[in-house]
Amino acid sequence: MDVAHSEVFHAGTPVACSSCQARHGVVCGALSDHQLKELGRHSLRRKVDAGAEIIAQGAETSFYSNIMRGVVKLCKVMPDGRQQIVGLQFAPDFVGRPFVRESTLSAEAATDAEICVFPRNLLDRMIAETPELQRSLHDQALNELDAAREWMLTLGRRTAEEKVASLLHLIATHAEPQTAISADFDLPLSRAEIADFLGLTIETVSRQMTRLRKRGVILIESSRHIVVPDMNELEKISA
Amino acid sequence: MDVAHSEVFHAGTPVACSSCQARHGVVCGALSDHQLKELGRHSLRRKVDAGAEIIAQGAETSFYSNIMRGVVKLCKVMPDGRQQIVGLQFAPDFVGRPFVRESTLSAEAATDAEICVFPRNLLDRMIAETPELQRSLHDQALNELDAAREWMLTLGRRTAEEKVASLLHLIATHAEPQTAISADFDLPLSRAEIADFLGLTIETVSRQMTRLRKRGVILIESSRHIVVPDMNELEKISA
DNA sequence: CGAAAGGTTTGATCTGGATCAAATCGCGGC
DNA sequence: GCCGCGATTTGATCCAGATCAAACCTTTCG
Repeated sequence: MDVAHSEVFHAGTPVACSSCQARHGVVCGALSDHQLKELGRHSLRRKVDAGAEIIAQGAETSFYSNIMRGVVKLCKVMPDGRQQIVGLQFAPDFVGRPFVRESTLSAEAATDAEICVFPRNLLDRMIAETPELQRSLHDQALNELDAAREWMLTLGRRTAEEKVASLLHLIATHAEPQTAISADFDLPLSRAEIADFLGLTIETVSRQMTRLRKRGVILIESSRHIVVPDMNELEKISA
Repeated sequence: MDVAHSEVFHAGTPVACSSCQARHGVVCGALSDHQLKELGRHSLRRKVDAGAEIIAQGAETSFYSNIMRGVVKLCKVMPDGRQQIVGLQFAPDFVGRPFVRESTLSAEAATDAEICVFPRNLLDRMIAETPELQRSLHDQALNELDAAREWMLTLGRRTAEEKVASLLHLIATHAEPQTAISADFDLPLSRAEIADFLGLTIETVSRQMTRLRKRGVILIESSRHIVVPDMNELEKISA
């Protein structure tokens, strides 16, 4: 049993599905009442601090989870320490890799987060028994694949300025409270994490952010809080 | 009806599944005899020349296909013409994007290829009716997602030399005839396509290839034919 | 409050890969 | 066999983003 797993089953609280954020999410939205009850009996809600690892790269995964609150980053690290963030997940996404025992990436809480953890074996059985659940997870996988490929275009072909604008656009789009044209949100990532998502250095990220600020495209209320007066402008810059 | 679609149904030949390369592939391997027969009745085998488009970016997709022979590249292009290859697919992979009407990328034959084309509606129905098929496509989607994320690491964090070595390793690994340590294969991509896969320019690709040749890591028998005497060496360089 | 420690910004300089330019190769057509 | 044309290689130069270095904020904690 890996460390994270044992932590989970000491730190969790019992699950109440009825008022849950993820009740109609990818996993739970596809289950019958009976299945939901069974899954609930074996699930625990758990708080994870920003920076805490949920799944370690290379580790065997004995559980899956749903994100209830917060942002989770998916990372790959090379033996020499170079690092790339390969995805961000938001509530109520499902976190895990069905059909494969060993994770090829790590999942870490980017912000303080809450997750609902359940045993891998149980969900695997439910996937096999429930076409609707398989379909729902298949759908999430395909959406993540589209997002990954879109990001490959960003990594391979966009300039530093376009990359930073793309990231701000991505996050603004996933942060809830926004009007049609303006947005106002907290960055779930530090400058170092942004650099690791964009394939840049922190210095370049910082410089591009101040350039966008000086041009009036964004306001930096604090290093973690951004206001975008005109999302169309931002989108135009991200090309 | 889009152009590619109408072409398909004029250029194809009837399908004989029994001797098919993809009989046990992602789609057909998951079907009952009866379903296979039905799918076969509505499928056509089609030859596509290198460079021909199978699905256009932004187009509505009215069909899916299986790759029987050859290599297919998945591309994204930006309005200003910048281009990124976001995936390579080999026989007997499935090509298509279930659950979504409009393709966010284009699929083009990288080499002369043969594909087996079938109507979208029919396969969508079979997916809904056949958990085993859903599972099989889900599995392919997750494998493609893993590959996409691995490539994000390459695009974001590897040097030009490591990128080229990674590409050669990827292709060598998917080309069949190889001993344990050496490999000998045709490149399915031009220098320009390699550049678009790696987020580099053709000049840089060319220079890195000659560097690898001068170091004895590869032999360039012709611009499209490569020999790798020691795959471990190549893998080490790709980091 | 003041000191220590991260995280972030800003500045100066360097460099890997891009860009611009020109051979050279390879191949199909005549 | 020779010509023409696209693909590839090679060379010279440039520049976007990396690296090295040094402030400058925040937050925390004694």
